[in-house]
Amino acid sequence: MGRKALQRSNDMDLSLDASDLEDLIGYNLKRAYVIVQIDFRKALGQDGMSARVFSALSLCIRYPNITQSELARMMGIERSGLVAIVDELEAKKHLQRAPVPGDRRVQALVPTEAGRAAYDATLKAVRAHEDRLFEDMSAEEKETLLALLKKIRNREEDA
Amino acid sequence: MGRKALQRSNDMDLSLDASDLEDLIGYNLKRAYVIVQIDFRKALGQDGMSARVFSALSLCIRYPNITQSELARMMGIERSGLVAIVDELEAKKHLQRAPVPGDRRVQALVPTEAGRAAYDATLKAVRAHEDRLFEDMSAEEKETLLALLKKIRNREEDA
DNA sequence: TTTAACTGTTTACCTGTGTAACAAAGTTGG
DNA sequence: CCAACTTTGTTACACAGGTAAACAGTTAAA
Repeated sequence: MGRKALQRSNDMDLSLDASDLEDLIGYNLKRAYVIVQIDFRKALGQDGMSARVFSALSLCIRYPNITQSELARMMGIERSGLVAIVDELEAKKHLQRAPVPGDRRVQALVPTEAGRAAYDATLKAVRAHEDRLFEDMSAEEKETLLALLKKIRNREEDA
Repeated sequence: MGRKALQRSNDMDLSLDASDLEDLIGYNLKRAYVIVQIDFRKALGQDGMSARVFSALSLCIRYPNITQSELARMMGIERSGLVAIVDELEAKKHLQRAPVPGDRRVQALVPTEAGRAAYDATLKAVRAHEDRLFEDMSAEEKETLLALLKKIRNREEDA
């Protein structure tokens, strides 16, 4: 270490480093999110899927023939933002924009076999990444965390 | 509502909408983070501080005379990224870059009185925003959530 | 003294997002 | 049937937040 670790000046109070930020859920949520997101990228490697592409592919497989508008709504982003994501997945032959008989505006998103295979492999890698990153948390702790995060997510409906 | 809610085709399995994503901590973390971040902005208004500026100011007040490198390290961002943040705070007269006697490279960040006042007001607004957004969580739940998020944050040290 | 390291800064870039406009297609009310 | 509205996918653009690389000035180490 190069310098004085912190140089907190004379008026260092005794409250053991407590910053206001440390008590804020939003601050801790962001810091935790950044750590997980960086590890996700590192785990999936240089040419792995981004988290959002992975999510999109996952939902396309879970709900085949979903439309882009529906998918965007599910992912909580704008339709316009989805275009690039679907473009990327289509370019990699992971899915296909297929015309829908009844409605010529929409294009159903149908995953290819290669898409399903790529998804399975990626899901495995993602689960390994989470298992490793959260190895110091018990199964119960992870369950609790998931439940609490979902509780926050429930606030989305009421705009 | 306009259309079929979801158009999940014939092969709708009975697992009650469970998507792989819903079990992933990373996915839930991101969705929750986005909700909180949007509410933060809305709560602080058009010309309120961004979260990162608020964090920077908070740490400058908690650790007066901190340097930019130290602050960047604390915030988990690069030095270069901090320049704009400090520029903004200095432009608003919330803090000052002050020369340090022993080392002509560094500039100590010292909050002004106006900066402290603005911070107090903003902190109050931020706490109100969190109280309202998390009103359906008990104090114990919030404590648990904070503890679990900090547990994730602890993984940052080991790069 | 030469070499290495650190600080703040600029610049260029990338990712993920939103907003606004648009044409094409569908829907609805008279 | 027609006019008015709505929806879909798409583009163009802007912006926030962040990284990486280079730089000059300064300090520390060999």
